[in-house]
Amino acid sequence: MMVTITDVAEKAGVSKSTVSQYLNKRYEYMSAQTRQKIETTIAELDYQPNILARSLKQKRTSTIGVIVANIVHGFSIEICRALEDYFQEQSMNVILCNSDEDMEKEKTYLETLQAKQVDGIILFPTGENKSLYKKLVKERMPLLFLDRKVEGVLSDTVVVNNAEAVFQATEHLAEQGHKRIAIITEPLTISSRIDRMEGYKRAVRELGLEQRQEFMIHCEIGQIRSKLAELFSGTERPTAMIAGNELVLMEILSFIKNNQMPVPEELALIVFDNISFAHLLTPTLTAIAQPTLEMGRAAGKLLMNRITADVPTNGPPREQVFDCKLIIRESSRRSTRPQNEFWG
Amino acid sequence: MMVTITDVAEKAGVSKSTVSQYLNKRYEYMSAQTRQKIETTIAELDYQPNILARSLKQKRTSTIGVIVANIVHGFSIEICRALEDYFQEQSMNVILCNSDEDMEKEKTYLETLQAKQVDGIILFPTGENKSLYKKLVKERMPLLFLDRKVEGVLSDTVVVNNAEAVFQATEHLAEQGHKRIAIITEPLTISSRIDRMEGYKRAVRELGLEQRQEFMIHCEIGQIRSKLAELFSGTERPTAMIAGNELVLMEILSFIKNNQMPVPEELALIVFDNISFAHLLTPTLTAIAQPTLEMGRAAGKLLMNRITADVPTNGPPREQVFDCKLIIRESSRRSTRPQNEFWG
DNA sequence: GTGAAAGCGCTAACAT
DNA sequence: ATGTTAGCGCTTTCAC
Repeated sequence: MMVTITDVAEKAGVSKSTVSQYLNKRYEYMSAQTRQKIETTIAELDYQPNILARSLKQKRTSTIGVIVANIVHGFSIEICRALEDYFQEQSMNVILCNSDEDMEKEKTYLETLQAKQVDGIILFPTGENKSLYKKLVKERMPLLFLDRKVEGVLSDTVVVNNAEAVFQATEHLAEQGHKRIAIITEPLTISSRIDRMEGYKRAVRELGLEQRQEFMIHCEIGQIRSKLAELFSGTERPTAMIAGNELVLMEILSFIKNNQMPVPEELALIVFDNISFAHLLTPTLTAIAQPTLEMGRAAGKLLMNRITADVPTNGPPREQVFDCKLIIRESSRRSTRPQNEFWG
Repeated sequence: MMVTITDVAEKAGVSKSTVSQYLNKRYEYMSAQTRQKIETTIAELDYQPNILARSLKQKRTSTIGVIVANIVHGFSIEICRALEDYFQEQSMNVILCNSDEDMEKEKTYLETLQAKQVDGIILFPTGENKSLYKKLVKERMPLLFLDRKVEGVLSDTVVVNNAEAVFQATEHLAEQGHKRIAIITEPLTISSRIDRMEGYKRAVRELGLEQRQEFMIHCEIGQIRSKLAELFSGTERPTAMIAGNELVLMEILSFIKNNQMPVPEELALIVFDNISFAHLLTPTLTAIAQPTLEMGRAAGKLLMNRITADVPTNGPPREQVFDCKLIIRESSRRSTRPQNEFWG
């Protein structure tokens, strides 16, 4: 059935230890002759070492766990792809998990990953399992938070400057003459959403924009349509809007389409996140792009530092903050829009 | 450091085997008293079994490998999500790999996954490592092909009826009065692309459409633009077009936008794949939707059958074929288009 | 240079 | 009902 190191040793007429040395490329401990002998025997038997057994002994699995909120979102995917690329280069594999922002699922995954002895974990934290995060850190599990910060947990973190990015987006809208700007996000349960809202608030304050409670919407995706209907039924309508992420955008676009609102004439629009089709919409869509590939790589590197102990596992937490890039397209420009009434 | 089953046994004053029985919920082999004792001891010590050690012994890792072409594509993501959901229910974890259609990467991943003793593998095959696929099957590794068939490998397969789906799409275009229909796919290296092209050819034949070599484009993504330029520079232009997948679509949309071609008046368009924003484009986009969630679940189930040996590992291969659904929207309709020159 | 032996943490007969 | 024992396949001292 399965061919083991013992089979190789016997057939090559050497001991298990020598074969093991060979496998670990410690050729200095053997004659060129035995080395040759082992090599051919391995080929003949088509032997492949059992990594499980090795891992048990070495206490390293060359596997890391990645827990995202929901991989179906563009941002998560790009991050996952970057992480997978990076870890492949490092000869590490990635176990992928979707928490769906559910603290129970997150807990189960974290515990399973630990039990499976992964070498490290990258997490889009729900923020609701703080004591578990702390426990993991205490037990020296390399742990890195992505996209969101969690107060009080001494763990590495990679985030973007959410507040600043939204501030700039709002400022851009203000420069286009808008005074009545709305923002919509999912519930303010995680740091990135809170920070985006804060960036908006600061912009409203500092740029002297119209300050209204109704312009700050934070609710579940399913409620967005009705909130929008309400917002636009009144007389105090916003003239511009920021979508807090891709999901929120989809709802807003539906609303706009259903109500035939001219963009940007009646409503200017900016979305937070790299939307793959932003440049194909009519009008094209202004977006706040997160540097997902760089973030993924950075996260991978920080985690690897801890795993290889280049940076002590119990060292102080490191936080890496990336800047976003505002990609200005037609949906936020005051300028007259082109004559195209079709894609083009 | 790490707390083991031995620690629990000692502290609880029982033997390792009893603790092991407890862990495996074989409570009939112990008194309520010892059971209680073990339970509290485990809690006190915050003991967690080392799954690695268990796996080594049991020869099951509760982990499966999924190798997709590129997770960044909508189709792959949805499949991955469905797979992850299904396997979570089965208490299995998923190692995710991106092959980028590169046979070397695919080979490395397949070998690593086998060495890591995964319980099964789901693969979007490049088709170029046939002997390796065969070897895996021979060595009783549960292996399932997704999205593409591979001739001559006795392995379970989940695909859609690509030919039929494209036939129907072409037929729909013909019904709208089109005689000159083009199709663009990536290179015809995998079965799904070949089958889509075949469906087109059959439709052209059977429905008496104009048969021209220039209308059947299959090339790398990077070449699509120039191919399109060529196609539309001539006098024999198509009046309708089918995009072989999401990536192809993006190129076509760019071309259409750059050249301000009215859709569907000058060019009707249908895309193969569930495009998340199809209903938000102007005009809305007709699409051939694959039942990704069902496919993912089906694939998961077929693989689990083999893993649990409900179906013998050496049994005959099973092929599950799903039907696609043509979702007709504005981009393929002859009817006069609505007056909207914005999203709406 | 090479091999013997111990052990990673767990499970699973087999005794008792 | 509980304990003893023998591994799973590999790595790693430590002798020779």
